[in-house]
Amino acid sequence: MNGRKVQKRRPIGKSSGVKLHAEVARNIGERILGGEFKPGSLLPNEAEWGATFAVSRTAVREAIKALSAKGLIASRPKVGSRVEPRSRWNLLDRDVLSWHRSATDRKAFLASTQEFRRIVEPGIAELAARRRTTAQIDQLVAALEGMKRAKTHEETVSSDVAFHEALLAASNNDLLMPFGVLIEETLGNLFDFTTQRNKHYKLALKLHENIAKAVIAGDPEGARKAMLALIGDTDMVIAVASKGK
Amino acid sequence: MNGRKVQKRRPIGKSSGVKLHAEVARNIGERILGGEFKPGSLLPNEAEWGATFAVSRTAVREAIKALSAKGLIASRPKVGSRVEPRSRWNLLDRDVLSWHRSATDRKAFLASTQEFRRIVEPGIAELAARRRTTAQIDQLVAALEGMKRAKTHEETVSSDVAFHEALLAASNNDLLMPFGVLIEETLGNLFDFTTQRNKHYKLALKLHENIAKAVIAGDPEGARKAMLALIGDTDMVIAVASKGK
DNA sequence: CAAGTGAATTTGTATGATAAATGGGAGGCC
DNA sequence: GGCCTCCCATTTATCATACAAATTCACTTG
Repeated sequence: MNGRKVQKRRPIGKSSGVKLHAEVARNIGERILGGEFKPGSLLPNEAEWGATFAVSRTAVREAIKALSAKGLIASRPKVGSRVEPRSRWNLLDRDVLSWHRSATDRKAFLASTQEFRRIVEPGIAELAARRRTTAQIDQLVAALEGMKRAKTHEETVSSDVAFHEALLAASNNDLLMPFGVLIEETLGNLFDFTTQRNKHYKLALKLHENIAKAVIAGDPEGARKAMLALIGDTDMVIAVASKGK
Repeated sequence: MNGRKVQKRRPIGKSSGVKLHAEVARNIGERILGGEFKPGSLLPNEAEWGATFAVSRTAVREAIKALSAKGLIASRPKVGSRVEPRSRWNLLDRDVLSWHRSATDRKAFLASTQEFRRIVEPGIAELAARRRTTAQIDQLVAALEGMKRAKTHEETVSSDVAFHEALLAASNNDLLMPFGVLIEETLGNLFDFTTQRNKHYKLALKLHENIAKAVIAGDPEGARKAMLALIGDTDMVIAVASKGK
C-alpha cells in the first residue's frame, strides 16, 4: 500500500523551464483568483496538495510560502492555510496580476486597468517632467524612435511599453515602480484588442510625442494634460473595439 | 568533526511568535533594501545562509522563496540568488515597504510617500464619490466619527487609517487595494512626526469631513479637490515638523 | 458545570540524499 | 592558434523521513 516510487520527473504537466513549486503556486493562485477558494476559506492541507500534484511536501510548502508572500494566504499550525481578504492581495504583483487577468472577464479587466492608469499616469508624467535626468530623456526619446520605426506587432507593443516605463523611471520615485507590471499587462492586452488600429496609430504616435516634448521641456502641467489626452484616446479605442465585438 | 546536534530551538534571536523562515527573510530583505546587497550582485548560497543563522537549509529556502515572490531576488541553479533590479521590487508589499522604511532616511521616506499619496488619493476620492455603496458610506461615516471621538494617540491614528481605507474600499477597484499598506505606513509615521498637532487637528477633521461630504453627495470633482486640500495641508504639517527638528 | 488537561492534527524545522541546470574549463579537431 | 564539444564542479531543485511546535477540541476531573 506504500506507494514508494523512485522520483518521477515532471509530474505536473507542461514541459520544462518552469520550476515545480512555481507550477503549484500558479495552479493554486489561479484557483484563488478565480474564486474557487474564497477569502476566509480553508485550503486543503499540504499533504493533500502533494497528493493532488504528485509532488513532495517540500515543493508544496515552497509554493505556499510564495503565495503567502504575495498576500494571498496565511498559514497557521493545526489550522491550515486560509485565503486572506482581497484587500491584502498584492494585485500589482506580476504573477497575481496575471492570474487575475486569466480569471477576469477581458473587458472588465481592461476597464479597471485603464481606470487605474487614468489615475496614476498623469501624475507620473507630471513628476517625470519635474525630475527627469538627461539619461532618462535619452531613454524616452529612444523608446519614441522605436515606436516610429516599429513594423511588427511585437515591436509596436514593446516600444510602447518601453516608452511608458521610461516615463515611470523618469518620475524617480521608487514607490511608483510597481506600476510597471500593470502597464505591461495592459498594453499587451490592449494591442491584442485592436489589431487593425492603423488609423489610430498615427494619432497615438502624436500623443506620445506630445508627452515626450512636455517632459523634455520640463513642463509638468503640459505633461499631465498630454498624458490625459493619450489615456482618453486609449479609452476610445477600447470602446470601439468592444462595440465591434 | 561532524556537528550533529539535535535540533536547537530559536537559533536566530528575538523571542517567539515569528517563524524562523520569516526572520531569515526579514534579515536578508532588510540588508537588500539597506543596500548591503545591490541589484545584480550575488547572494551567499543557501548553505552559507544556513550557517550564518544556524538554521536548516529548509528554512533558508523558504525565506528565499518568499523574497523571490516579492520580486527582490531571482535564483538559478549553479549560479545562485541574484538581487533583482529595483524596478522589479514590490515596494508596495507590506514587508518590503517596512524594510524600506527602516533603511531609508525618515524625511526622505515621508516625502516620497506623500508624493505618492498626492498622485493617487485624489483619484481614489473621485472614484469613491462615483461608486460608493451605502454600506461603504456607513463605514466612511463611522471612521469619521471615530476621528472625532479619538482621545489617545493610537485611536487617532487608527481612525484616520480607517477613514482612508474606507475611501479606498469605496473606490471599488481591486487594483488600488495595495495602496492600503502605504497609507498605513505613512499615517503611522506622520502622526509620530507631529505629536503636538492639536491646533492642526481641528483643521484636519474639517478637511476629512469635506471629503466625506463630497463622496456621500456623489460629487467626484469636489471629492478630488477636498482630498487635494487635505494632502496639501499634510505637506505643510510635515514641513513644519521637519523645520522644527 | 467549569476549568484544565491531554490527544490529534497541521504546519514548522531539520537532515540527508539525489536530480537537474548551467557555467567554465579541459581537451580534441580543424 | 582558434573554435567547438564534452565533461565536471557547483548550486539550486526536489524528494523522503522524522520530529518539534502550535493550536484546536474533546474529555476528564474537581
